[in-house]
Formats: sequence, C-alpha cells, structure tokens
Amino acid sequence: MGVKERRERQKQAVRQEILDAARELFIKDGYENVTMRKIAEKIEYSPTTIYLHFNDKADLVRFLCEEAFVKLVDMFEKLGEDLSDPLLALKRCGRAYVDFGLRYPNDYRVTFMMALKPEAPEDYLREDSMSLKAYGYLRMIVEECIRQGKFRNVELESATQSMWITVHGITSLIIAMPDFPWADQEHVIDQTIEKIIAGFAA
Amino acid sequence: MGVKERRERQKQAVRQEILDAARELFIKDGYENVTMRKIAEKIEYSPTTIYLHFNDKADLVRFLCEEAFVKLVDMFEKLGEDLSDPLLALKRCGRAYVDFGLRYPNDYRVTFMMALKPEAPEDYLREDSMSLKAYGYLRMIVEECIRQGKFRNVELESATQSMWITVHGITSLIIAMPDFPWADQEHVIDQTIEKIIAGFAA
DNA sequence: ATAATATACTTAACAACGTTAAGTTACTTA
DNA sequence: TAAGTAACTTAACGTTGTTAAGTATATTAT
Repeated sequence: MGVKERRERQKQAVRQEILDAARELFIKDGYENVTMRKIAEKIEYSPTTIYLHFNDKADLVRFLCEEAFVKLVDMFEKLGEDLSDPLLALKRCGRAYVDFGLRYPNDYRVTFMMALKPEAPEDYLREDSMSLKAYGYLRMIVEECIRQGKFRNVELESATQSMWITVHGITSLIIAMPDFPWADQEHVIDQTIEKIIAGFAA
Repeated sequence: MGVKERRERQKQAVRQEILDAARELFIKDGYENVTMRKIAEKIEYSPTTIYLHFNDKADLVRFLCEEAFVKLVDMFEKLGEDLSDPLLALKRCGRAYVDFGLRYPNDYRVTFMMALKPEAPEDYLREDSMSLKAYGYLRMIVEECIRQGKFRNVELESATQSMWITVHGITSLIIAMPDFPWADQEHVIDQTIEKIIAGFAA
C-alpha cells in the first residue's frame, strides 16, 4: 500500500520544481515580473498546474519569502547565543538584518515593503511566521540590554520596535533608492545602527 | 488671436479634471487599484484621452506625488526658519516627515517604497524634485546642528542620510504593517526620533 | 479482465489591465 | 467654401491572474 506514498512524493516533487523555478525567477526579476506562465514554461507544465499546489501567486511567493527569512532567523539564533555584551550583540544583529535584506531585496520587499492586501493581515502576523520569529530574537537581545542596565528608562516592546524601525529604514531605503548618491553605504549603515543604540544607551 | 489661448485653457481644464479624478481614486485606493479606465469613467472621457496629457500611468501618479510632497517641503521651509535650537528643529522636522507620510500613505509608498523601474532613476533624482528638496532642508538643519557643536565627529552628508533613514523607517514600516501590534504608535515615533538625535548628540 | 473511480494535468476562456494605431468629429484658418 | 489641425473615440493588441470544464492516466473494485 505504498502507492499513496509514492503519489505524494511525486506531487511534492512537482511542488519543488515549481518552487525552484519560481525562486530563480523571483530573485532575478522580482514579484511583479514573475508570472505564473513564466514559471510554468520553465518547468514545462501548464500554468494551471501551479494552482494545484498554491492558492495563488501571492501564496506561492509568500512561501519563498518565508524560506528566505529562515536564513535570517538562523543568523539571529547564533547571534543570540552570546549575550555577554548585549550592545554588541544588538549591533551585530542589526547589521545582520540589513545584510540579509540587501542580499534578498525581493524577498524583503514582498515581506515588509509591499502594500499588504488588507484582507490578509493574519498571514504575516501568524505566530509561526519567520519575520515574527526574527522580531522575537531582536526583542530578546533588547531585553538583555535592559536587564543589564545598558538601556535605561525604556520599555521593552517600544524599544524593540524602535530598533526594528531603524534597521528596516536602512534596508528598505537602500533597496528603494539604489541610485541615490549615498555618502558611503557601509558607513551610513553602521553609523545609523550605532547612533540609535548610543541614543538608547545614553 | 486669443483662440490659441482659449484652447490651451480648455486643455488645461481637462488635464485638471484628470488630475482631480486620479487624485481622489489614488488617495482612496492606492496605485495598483487606480486604473486608467476608472479615471476616464469618472470624468466621462475615454481612457485614451489621458494619454494626451500624460505619458503613462506612472507619469500621472508621479505628478500627484510631487503635488503632495510640496506640502512637506512647505512644512520644512517653515521649520527651517528658526534654527536657534537645531536639535529641536530636527526633532520637529522628523516628526513632520512622519506625519506627512502617514497622512498621505499612497503618495509616500509610490515615492519611497515602490520598486522604481531601473530605467528611470533620473525621474526621482531630478534636481527640482520635491523629495530631493525636502532632503535639502533636512541637511540644512543637520548642518546647523554640526555648526553649533550639537553634533560632533560626524560628517554632514552621512548624518543627514542617517536621519532620513530613521524617519523613513518609522513611516514606511507603519504604512506597510498597519496591523502590527505597535506598542504605542505615538510614543514609538517620538522615541525613535529622539533616540537617534540623542545618539548623534552624545 | 473489465468497469468505475480518483488523480493529475491541460485547454480554453474570462475579465481586467496599460497602451497604441487608426479613425472620426468639430473647430479654425486660409 | 476648402483645407488643415487639434481633440477625442473606437477598436484592438498583448499582457496578466485565475477559473471551469474537459481529458488522459493510473489505481481500485468487481
């Protein structure tokens, strides 16, 4: 009775083909330039086959983004291990966030820069979403900063959100305006992270 | 020989009708939900008439955004008049930026959050663009902070960019994630601005 | 072994989009 | 009154995401 299992395996294989093709196109061309037809053509299936595995285009791409954000979460996990110097950990964490966003600009764009359809806030606020998980690690580090007295007179949640806002600002503005005459990108990134931390530590 | 003038006036009147209709739809529904056909229907012209006044949809919406950003520039102009306390001016300036973005989220999105077509970086980096003008005012205030010794050991251009990044982070993240459980939005906004300034002033 | 059923996949189409080419109408000028 | 010009429309093209309906194939049941 391994028939069902084999069929399931074959189905998953097709799903994987779809994901691989979609990922390649998505990384190269971004959300609006990936089309269901191009994905289908790449794997030599008809476009409608994709709908047997994903509800719609948004659903498919969201899956790709989640996949990518796993990498960020992995990073954060490692950085969260050593909290002996939480300010340093926070800085490294912020830098890792920006580096991730700039490495996967299309994934970042879809996750944090695109107008979310108002009917589905549940999707990106799901407890188990990678982006929320990442936020959790960030909060953990900020918490340690407060606990060790490095941050004073600040409230955990709002301080975490300020930190998130800052690294998001760096990432998203560079993504949106790659041709802006940035002073020195590396320096601006580090400086912004350092100054916001310094502000909280002052 | 006032015929040509009258014709020109009539043409401009139609152009204004287009802009008014487009603006209303755009503010309500955002870029991707405004269609040339809906605009045309609203003013009872055929869709192609719009193309007699604007090159394409992006061109039309860009004009609307520029219009909106004039309001921000006006704000900045007023705030730039009194630089006796440049740190305070900077704070107010940042707050005005965020308030503007949240008041006109669709204009802000198109200007600073959408993937710009790589073939037209000249458009949003035009010398006379309102967003660049706003950047100029921000820089002027930062310059005064440095001049008065409130900011030390920082370079003008990169410090300005850090400030811009910060207020953009606030604005864009709130726009992109309106349903996120923000601690206290007002407080997060003010805190983030204050802390980055404090970091530079430290 | 043959019939019934479920699964995988495709074909064809729909409605909507931005945009263009070609045509028509109305007015101005000669 | 004829010629020319500007304003505007009609019709269409090539896309897009998505769905309904149909086909073929492999599995299960008789």
